[in-house]
Amino acid sequence: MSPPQDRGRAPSIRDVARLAEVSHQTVSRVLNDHPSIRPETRERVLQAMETLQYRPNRAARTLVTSRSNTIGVLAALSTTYGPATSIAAIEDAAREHGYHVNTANLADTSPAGIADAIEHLMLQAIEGLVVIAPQVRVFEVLAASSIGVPFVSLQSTGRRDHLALSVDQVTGARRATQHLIGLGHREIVHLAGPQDWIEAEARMRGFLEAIDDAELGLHPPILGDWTADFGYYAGSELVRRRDFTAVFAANDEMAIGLMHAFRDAGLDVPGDVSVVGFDDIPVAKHVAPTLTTVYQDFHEIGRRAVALLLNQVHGAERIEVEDIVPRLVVRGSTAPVAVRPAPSAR
Amino acid sequence: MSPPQDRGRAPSIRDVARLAEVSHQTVSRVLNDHPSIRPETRERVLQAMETLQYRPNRAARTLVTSRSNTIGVLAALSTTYGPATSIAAIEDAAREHGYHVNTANLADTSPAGIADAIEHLMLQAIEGLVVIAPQVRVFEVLAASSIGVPFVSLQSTGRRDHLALSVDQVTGARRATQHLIGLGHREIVHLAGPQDWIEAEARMRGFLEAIDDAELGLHPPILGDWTADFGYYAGSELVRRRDFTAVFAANDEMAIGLMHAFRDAGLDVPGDVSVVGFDDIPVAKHVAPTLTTVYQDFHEIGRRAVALLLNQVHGAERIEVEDIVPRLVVRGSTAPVAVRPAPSAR
DNA sequence: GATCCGAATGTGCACGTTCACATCCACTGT
DNA sequence: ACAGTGGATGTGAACGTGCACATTCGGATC
Repeated sequence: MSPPQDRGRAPSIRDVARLAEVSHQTVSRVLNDHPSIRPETRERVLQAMETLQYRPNRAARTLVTSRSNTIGVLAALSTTYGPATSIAAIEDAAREHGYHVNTANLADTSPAGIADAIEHLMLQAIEGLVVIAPQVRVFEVLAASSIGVPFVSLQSTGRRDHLALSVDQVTGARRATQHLIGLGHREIVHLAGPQDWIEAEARMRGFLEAIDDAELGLHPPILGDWTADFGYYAGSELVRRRDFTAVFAANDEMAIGLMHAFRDAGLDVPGDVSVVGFDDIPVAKHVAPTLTTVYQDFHEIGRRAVALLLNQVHGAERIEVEDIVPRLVVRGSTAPVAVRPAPSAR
Repeated sequence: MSPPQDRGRAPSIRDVARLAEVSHQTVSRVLNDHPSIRPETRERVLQAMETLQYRPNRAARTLVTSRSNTIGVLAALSTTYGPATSIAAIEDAAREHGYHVNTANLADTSPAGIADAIEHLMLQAIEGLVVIAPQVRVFEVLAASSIGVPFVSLQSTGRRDHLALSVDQVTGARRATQHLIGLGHREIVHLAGPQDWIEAEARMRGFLEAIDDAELGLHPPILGDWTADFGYYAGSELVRRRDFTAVFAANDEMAIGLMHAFRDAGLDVPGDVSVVGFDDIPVAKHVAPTLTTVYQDFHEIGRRAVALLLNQVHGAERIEVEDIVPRLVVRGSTAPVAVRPAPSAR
């Protein structure tokens, strides 16, 4: 009943062996599910482990096998819903596979900051890396520092030096834009993400393709920074021009800021202006008006990233990953274009 | 110019020693900034490291020093803004101190799920633990599994077996409620968080204290789950009663869902009902109406948690941490109570 | 000039685990 | 009866690092 006296040192495999009256190697075999071990021996060993409160020492195991059972996550903007959800999914999936996750945040996106984060992760002897900071720069730095472990990007980057999930952001963005076009909008502005983000670029491309297909005139996209505050700022600038009837924002936060600015300027959404977002964050369906957006399954993305990465780590043959296609969710922020000029029709 | 031929094994301290023509111990001393090493020797060693692209093997170091330089984070609801921000701050701060962070997500909050997550972290030989899952249960399981490393909670739990930051949620909630009372509201409902969350409990206590101080009648609080969807559901139920003029929601997401339900029911916020949230998530200032809420500095909370924990890990004397007091941010979702009955005054 | 001192460096072992190889034993086939 | 087989277990080395302890050496002290 009384806890075993600990002499300041955690019990090792040899302590267990002594108690179970076997060799340390037998204990190791029990730990690693070696096939040829007699059930009753195994039982005895397990018993001894229980008694001693034995926990395997990962450092020792890693040292000898040179497998750390750890994957790294390099994340930017991890405080926002999308990345945070994917990170959580990655952790869950990794845990299921017996892997640990080590996250490094990209506080600033300067090459030095990126290199620092990567260096930090490499010190940890990770076996693979998931990159949730899909900025072009990050991949350049990664390529330059030849980290020597496989890595996977959550978005297709076009590069050949790593694995990539293919979430078809282009199609998602195109559908969003086509939705607006289908409602009769012909003057559509795109509030894009930062230019060096792969996602931002893909969404803009989808937008441009749709505009092009419909042979509409192109309004120069506004380059934002993903934040609601920027959305508000961009909206304030836009209302001065009033030469558009719809805006496609590259994410929901910016869309929400945008709608705020329109509201402040006395513009009705969707009466005067339609707005579409991207991501479908949990509040999107509750804001006023409810936000038409493009749903992304961040959880599934995280899971697949881990599957892909571990597959590569274990040297298995390349598995095929089907595209994840985001889904348009139509809500209250979009409506057929009003007979113009309609601003006073409110 | 050509990369050094690697024989499939990473260079060790001994390889560096050979190249620099010193003993492996000298290399070790350079690595650990030992004082008595001749500058020119150090230079030679550093040179050799550079040439070989040497990286210290953390597993070996951990094995011999039994210090893993890793802290664990046990997080629930890590996809939402508050926890995600704190986690990011924890990572940044830990990195500054040369520590790695290992996160385990609490997918489900059953005792088994909790124990599983803790077990997973313990396998990693963490030196300390930050708990961002301030549910009573979690601390019970932690106490029961006697993990043997110090841990810190982001909220004061009242327990004595660990460190705790004291974010004064009670005061924050009280101020929010007093704000409503100051506006003349006398029938205030509290939409609370899950009962077993320490934060939820503290916020409810602040609410109750304020109600009590003002000698107002008490509406039974509604127990929610933090989500905007629940907020909407609760709001739909509430509009049937119409026996209140203000609601204090335990977080912003629920408040936003709540406002959605009120809007759908034709109730004006803040004309008919005032709403206050908690946390000040980034979209709070952009929703319609802009949300009065209580600001929490999640980043600072994360930083302090790491400072506190590492201080404890290194066995220093207990440092004093001053309270973090959340700040009320008044926006457009609260207004003086209307002369009742006012529902038709819209 | 013998002695002592501290700075600079080297030697061997220990950390806890797995791997390669060896050993023991019961059973099989001839 | 004997070699052969394979299951169950044991033995010793190795992984890469830091620690305790030894050694060397130049200069200060008397």
